This record gives sequence, C-alpha cells and structure tokens, in this order.
Amino acid sequence: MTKSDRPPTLEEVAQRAGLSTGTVSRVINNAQHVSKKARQAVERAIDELGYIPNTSARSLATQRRGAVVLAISSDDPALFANLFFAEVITGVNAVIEETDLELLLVLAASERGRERLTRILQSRGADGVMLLALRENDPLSTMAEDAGVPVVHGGRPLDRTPQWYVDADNRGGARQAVEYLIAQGRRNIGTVTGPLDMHVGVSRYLGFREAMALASLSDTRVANGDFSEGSGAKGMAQLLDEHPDLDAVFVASDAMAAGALTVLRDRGHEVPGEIAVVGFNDIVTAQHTQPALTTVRQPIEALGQEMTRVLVRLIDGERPTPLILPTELVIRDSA
Amino acid sequence: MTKSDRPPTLEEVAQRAGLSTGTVSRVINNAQHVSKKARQAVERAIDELGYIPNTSARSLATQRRGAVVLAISSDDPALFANLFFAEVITGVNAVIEETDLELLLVLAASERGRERLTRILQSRGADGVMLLALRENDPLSTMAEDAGVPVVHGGRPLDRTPQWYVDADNRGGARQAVEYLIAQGRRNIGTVTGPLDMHVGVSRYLGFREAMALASLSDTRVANGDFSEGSGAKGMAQLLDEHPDLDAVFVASDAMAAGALTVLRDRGHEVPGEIAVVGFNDIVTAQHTQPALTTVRQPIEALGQEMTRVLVRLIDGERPTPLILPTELVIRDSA
DNA sequence: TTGAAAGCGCTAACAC
DNA sequence: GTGTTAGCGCTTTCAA
Repeated sequence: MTKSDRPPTLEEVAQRAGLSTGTVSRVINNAQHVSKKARQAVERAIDELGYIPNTSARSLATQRRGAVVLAISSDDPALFANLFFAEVITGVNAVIEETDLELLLVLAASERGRERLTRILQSRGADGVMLLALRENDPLSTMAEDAGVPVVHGGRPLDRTPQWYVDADNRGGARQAVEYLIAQGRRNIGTVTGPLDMHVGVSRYLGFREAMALASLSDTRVANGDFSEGSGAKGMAQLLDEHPDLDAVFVASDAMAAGALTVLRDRGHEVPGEIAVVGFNDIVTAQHTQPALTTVRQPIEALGQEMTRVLVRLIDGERPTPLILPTELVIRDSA
Repeated sequence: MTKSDRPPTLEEVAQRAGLSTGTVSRVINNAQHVSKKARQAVERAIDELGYIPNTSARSLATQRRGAVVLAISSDDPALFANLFFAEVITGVNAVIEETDLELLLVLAASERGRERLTRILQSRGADGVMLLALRENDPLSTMAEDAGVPVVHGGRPLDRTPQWYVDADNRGGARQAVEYLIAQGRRNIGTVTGPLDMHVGVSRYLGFREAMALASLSDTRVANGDFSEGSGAKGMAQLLDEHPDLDAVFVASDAMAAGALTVLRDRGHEVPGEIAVVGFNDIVTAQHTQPALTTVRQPIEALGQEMTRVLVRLIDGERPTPLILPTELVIRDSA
C-alpha cells in the first residue's frame, strides 16, 4: 500500500523505474524493442507500486473499449427458468476469462433496455455484441449491425440469416428424437410445436416432419404451443381429442412436456406404455417429472463458449464461420 | 447518418451549434447557467448529428466509471440451477435501467475470475460492486472493500457482518415453515440443514431451533446437508434411521427436499400422511415433485433490486441501511 | 452566461 | 532501444 489514496499512474511507474512513459507502456503491452534490463526495472516498479492501468484512459487512447456485451432480448421468462441463461453465461464467461475483455450484460427485452443497448453500441461502449433469443423481425438485430461493431447471434432470427451465429442443431435434434420414437415401434406420432415465429420453433417442427417423411409416416398430428408449460398441456389435450390413435408425441420443449405429462396423467393415459413422450432442452425439471423425461440435450454452455470465441475472432479482425452445435438424445423413462 | 464513419464528437456539436464545448458540455450534464437559447441550439445540433457522448472519455475526465459489477462467487452450480441467479439479475437490471450505469458481470468462482474482479476494482474499473453467494472467509469480501469502492453483499458472509447487505429473512422463513408443521399437529420434527459454513445454512437451522424451542419440542433430529439433492437424500435416510418416530422434516433447500422425497418414496413412507416435508427456496422443480412441495419462497428479484438500490445510494454518497427481506410460505401438497 | 484551456492517464508516431 | 510529445473526447476550473 502506498500512502496515496489514488491508484498509481503510469507516469509514476516510469519515474520509479527511472525510465520514460513510452518504455513503460511498451513493457505493459509487451511490445518488442525493450531491453531486458528496462523490462525488469519496469516490472519491479509496477509491483512495488501495485500499478494497474486505467481502463478508461487506455480505451480513450486506443479507441477500443475492452468490453463486449451479452444482450438478452426476450420477453419470455421461460428462457430464464431453464438453466439456459445461466449456462450460456457460464460458457461466455469461460472464454471471456481467457481474454482481458470485460463482460457487459444488457437485458434488452424492454424498450428501455433496447435504448440502452443502442447507446452503448453507438457510443462505441463495447467492441462487440452477442445477441440472444431474438424473435421475428427483432430490430435489435439490424440495429446492432448498423452500429458497426461485430455481432454474433446465439440462435438465429427467423427472418434472415445473420452473417455470424452459433446455433444448436434443433432440426437434427428433433429428427433424432422422432427417429428414436419410430425405432421404438411408434407410428402414430404427434408433436406439440414451439412458437412458429421463432427459428428454434420452426426448426424443431421441421425436424419432426423430416423424420416422419423419411419413415413414410403421416405428420399431420400437430398442435401449436409457445414453449410454456400451459401451452404444452393445451396442445396435448388437443392432440388427444383430435387423434385418439396417438401412440407417441414429440414435444418441442421440456416445459411443455411437463404440461403434457400432467394432462396424460389426468386423463389416465399411461406413459410410456400407451403414449411415449419426448421433450427438448433437458432442463433440470426433466429428471423430476413422472415418469422422468426422455429429451434432447442442447450444448448450451458450449453455445456460450463458441459465441464468445467467434466474437473474439471477429474483434481481432479474423473471419470465423457460423457454427451449428450437435445435440444429444437423453433417454429416460418417458419414451 | 452523417458521412463520417466515426461517431461525432462534442467539439463537432459545439461547432455546429456555434458555441463552445464548455457550453455544450453544460447542456449535456444539464448544469445551470445556460441560456434557453444556447440550450436549444445545442439540443438541435445533438440530434442532427446523432451525438452520443464517449463513455471512456467521460470516465477519464470525471474519474467515475459509470458502471457497477455484479460478482457471483460460487463453486456451487446449484445456485445457477435455481431461478435464483436469473431472478437476481432481473432485479438488478430493473434498477440499473433507471440509472445510466452499465452492468458488468463477473463470475468470481475461479481463481482467474477473482483476479479479474480484483483488477477491475483496483483500477477503478467500476464505481461499485455487488457480491453474491460468499462462503466462509471469502477473501473477496474484504478485498472488495479494500479497493475503496462501495460494496453491497447479497446474503451475508458467515464470519462477519458487512456494512451493507441485503438478505432474505432465512431465519424467519425457516421458523415460519416449522411453525406451520407444528400447527399441523406434527411434533417429532427433524431437519436436513444446509452447509453450516454459510450464513444462509446456519440461519435456516437457527430458525428451526427457534420454532422448536418456542413450542417446547425437541430439536435433536438433525442431519447435515450441503444444499445438493444427493445430500438431501442422504440426510433423509439418516434421519429415518436414527429417528423412527419422525413425523415431519424441514429441509433447508428444495433441491435437498427433492432428494428427500425420493428416499421417502423408496422406503414406502407416505407424504404428507406419514411424514410431512417442507423445503426452502421455491425453485421451479418444487411444483413438479411428487407430491408438490410446500416451501418457503424468497423474494429473489426484490433482493437484486434492493441490492442495486443500496449500491446506487452508496455511489451517490448517501448512507443507506442494510435490508432484510421477508419470505413467504407457499403451501402445496407435501405438508 | 459563455469561452478558453488545462488536464484526466494512456498510446503511438516520430525522433534520436 | 528509448525518450518526447501530441493527441484520444470529455469535464471543469478560471476569466471574461
């Protein structure tokens, strides 16, 4: 601890080391053209003084902010209810920790939040942005790109394919789930879809159709949901009413699947004996439903990691490619 | 859109308005001593140019960073599995949105994360910090205070009471839960505690003891857990073995309660008929256990909000008081 | 009420 | 390999 209350400046380090600020700066940013001797002197001064560079000053001088923002644009609290949110952040954080970037979090669901994000990006308050959970025609998507900072999407907006994104293989995962049901001998398979104004909803539905088509089965047993538990219950009831021959159902989210299971139990249908159920996401709850839910696990933490890697590369001026991450079927008791 | 690629500067605004940078700056920070006329001219210039102040430059000049950090220090993934994390952030965000602060997120569980946090605070990279989920003797706690920025704790460390914190009424909640069991006619009540090296674990245990003492009941049916589902199962088994007369159990977390319910089912004990169970936290899963879990709900989002409010006041130079937020018993089927 | 100018702490271009 | 210095964009005295 020095006597001073204010943190030491680079200039003070320079004085202490008996060198110029230029040299000190070079050492800190480990540039070449510094003698071993000078380097050592500077390093000693730095830790004698406990010097830590001032971020604002550096940002001002370099015109890079040293921070990225993770923007979550969702009016859907269910996004949070899943481990989804926390896992993405864990992944993002893991990669961020390897760099010296800071992580800014912006919840951009509200109008206010969107404005804040806009401000931050416009004012070059961040070197890049990761966008999560966009709905159809979300203005955020183009806005971020207009701001001129690199943008990486987690998942894809429905209306356009952004230049850089990382997404789970929703379509493949759905297909895999349905193929599993078929392999178990199910034939009259229905689905409760997610919201069809979201890419993820559509993809999973397409995966269902694909698997059914490949097996030459009818894909007309369909009810629409919105990923919420209630909509799953409603969709299940509808399927049951409209298609009494149903012997299996692919439900596009675990939350909906939980709702579906409740309806099946209430109506006295045995799962999986009579009707098999597969969900999607592998949220914690999936292990605690009755029976435990067979579901498709997404690599959520990996999604966060890869988004961040792509963004970091972008910031470094590279040209990474979009990524699609594989999903995995987790077999439990419900199918 | 101006032709220039780089955002407009304050100086350009000044030129456009035919005024000095000093005046423009005054308008922006709405200081007094600006004529109506000047103010209008500046405002027009600002939105003609689409001017947005540069955060780094402002920080450098004012010596305030305009950002706060939310640091989560936990090696316990269960913290994330609850809605806890997401809800706190939602609360924090709500208050942050009312200010023009930015929110920095730091996961400080790893050594690396801790170092990052230290750097940020030491370098005045943030105007304040909120600390979540500290274990006993967590160095972060004192470190943050040493850095000389305002610190607000979410929950309390065990070893000392920080000057500013916001906590749920864990003790009161536990007492309420146990009193409810007693009111239902239960007498041989046991508890599976949380980790007793955390304030929250101890508080809930004390709440249990308090309620039992007030009713002149024996509080010796105790098993220790660590908030994990597995430890709940183990603790339940232990209680059952050691106290065959058990007729109710207060389990200090829902995750543990889920484990406890599994054991009770496996051993053929009927819940709540034979043994009543109450959990704590009201995580999503609580609605899906068999039977649905009676539990104590914490005001998690409010916790995030209040932490942030306290921090903002601190940054503004006020002296707020610590806060304890009430909990609520949610009665379902397990007790 | 307004203008001028000196920093805030750092980087980077240029000279030596 | 090292020192010097002019900014980066803003705020904030101090004069006028």
